Amino acid sequence: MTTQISNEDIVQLFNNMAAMLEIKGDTVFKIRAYQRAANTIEQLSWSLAAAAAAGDDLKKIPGVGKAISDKVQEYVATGHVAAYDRLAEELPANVLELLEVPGMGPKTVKAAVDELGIGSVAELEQAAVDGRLEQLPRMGKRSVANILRHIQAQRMRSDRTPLGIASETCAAVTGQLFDACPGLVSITPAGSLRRWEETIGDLDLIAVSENPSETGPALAALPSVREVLVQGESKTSVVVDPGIQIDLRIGEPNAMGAMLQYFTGSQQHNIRLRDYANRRGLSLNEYGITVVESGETEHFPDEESFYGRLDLPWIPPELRRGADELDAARAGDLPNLITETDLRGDLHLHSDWSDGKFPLEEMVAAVAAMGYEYMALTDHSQGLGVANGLTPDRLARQIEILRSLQSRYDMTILCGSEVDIRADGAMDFPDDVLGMLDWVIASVHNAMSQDRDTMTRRISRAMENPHVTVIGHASTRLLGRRDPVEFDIEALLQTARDTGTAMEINAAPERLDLKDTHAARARELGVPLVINTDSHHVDGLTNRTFGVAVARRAWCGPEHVLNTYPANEFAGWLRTPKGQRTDHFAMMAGARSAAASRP
DNA sequence: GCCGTTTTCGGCCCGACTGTTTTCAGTCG
Repeated sequence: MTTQISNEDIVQLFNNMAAMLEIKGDTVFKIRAYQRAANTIEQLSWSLAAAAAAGDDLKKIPGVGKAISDKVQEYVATGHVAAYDRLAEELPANVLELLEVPGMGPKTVKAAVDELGIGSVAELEQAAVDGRLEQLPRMGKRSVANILRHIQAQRMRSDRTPLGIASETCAAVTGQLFDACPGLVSITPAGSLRRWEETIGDLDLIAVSENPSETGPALAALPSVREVLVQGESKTSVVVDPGIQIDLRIGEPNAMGAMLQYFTGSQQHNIRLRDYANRRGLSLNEYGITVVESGETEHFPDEESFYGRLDLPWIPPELRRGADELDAARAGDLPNLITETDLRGDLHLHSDWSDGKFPLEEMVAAVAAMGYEYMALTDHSQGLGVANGLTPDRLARQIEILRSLQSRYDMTILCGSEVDIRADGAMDFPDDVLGMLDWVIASVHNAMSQDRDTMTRRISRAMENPHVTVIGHASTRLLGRRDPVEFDIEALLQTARDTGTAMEINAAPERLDLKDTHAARARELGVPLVINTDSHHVDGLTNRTFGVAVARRAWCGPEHVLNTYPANEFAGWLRTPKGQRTDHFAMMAGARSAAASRP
């Protein structure tokens, strides 16, 4: 097997090389080249190691030239990169953790290593306490105190916050700021939250106010603020209670285009956009666009006019990742992304018959109130004891009740189940029970530590079951709490395609599973995606927005997502024998795209 | 180290804030 080296491994290798070169004081452009390559590789939907082993030309990847291509080849062939090993030998083993301490940049780390022999955060803390750190150039009492404080704060804070929690914090802080600031006109989230990254580093907020000078101090004075990091005229940074850093900027309403664009990022997107602008004699900053020759700065009220000045269409934030989006925008090839209102059904829902919080009838009524054309109720199967999974007898009773509810609704109610995939890949219900169901989600809920090959075979076997409609939350990850299971995603998605099995994008914000790159690969292979909320509570239904965001980050249009199709077309797919569903879906998607492109 | 609608060589994004300094280097995003 040549696919054992993951894209993540390669990303980490190049990011580490960039960090080590930074500490060594190498040219920033070489460092940036490694960072850019890592950023691009991180977003590939396919295995770089497999492509390298197959002899593909890696230099066709933007930002990958001969040197980086050679290093990937070397890594895949030998498991090592000599240039990396040489760098690692020259620096202390744990030097990279020093860069993680706020206030410790490459120059200070280098000085700490060279002058004081510091090689870890523990040694840094010791040097801060015993006064040696203060001896370094440009180090005073305040800097040392800040570093010490950050080391201690870092022990209690996780590095990145799951999207769902960041989203709640954003709403709470925004509400408190409106209460505290009478002059506040608007607060807009930017940064990774606006790009719907699965985890958020800092929360970036842009405020417009009739009384700008009150906004920063008001943020610093909120009761949930644990620490004030920066307080200047146009920028305030604080840490609020769950341990999330908030950066607040004050914007001018007539120049919000540049401000929003600048702080939405991503960093790599902005670097590339400014490079593109420079070639056209324009310089970008957070206030506007400056014509270099005349020195005149133009202002833009919104992002559409800002991108428009660069002869580009507005690029959705989810796509601003510094990969292909600029090229696609220039060529007029940006995708027509799916939106929330494209969804016509929710097909993964629990009631209090298993581990949901609401009775069947209330759950169905809540789904109908969303305006959906169809739904599937999918309580757990018997094997999941902790979730009060249904026995075949209880399932049969539930089906009777659901069928009797149907007459009250225009919405089609599908009788479904979320059935455990047992450790050996067998389904938790026998085929005759599965045969009673309209919609079968197959999910892994136990034996999650199986090795990669076993897990891949296990899920593949479930896909081969003719009754299984869709694989639920394939990786079983819980962001910040549980790592994904190991599997060969390429093999799984190919099996999905070959067996006519759909793949779920689970919209629960702690899951986001499939993740964006895997969803993108499913799209490329023509595997139908299904966006489900997996709601255990009526309030969960609005989580669909998170699932839609994953699909958007995967460059999906509505045609790639099964539950955007009208009820009759969706039912047509479901009636199609499983082995023919992939082809049938391709036909549906083709007709949809053709209709969409008709004038 | 990468790259090309002026370039295969000579460029490479941009500004706020802090703390240590007497004019700015370093960090951060």
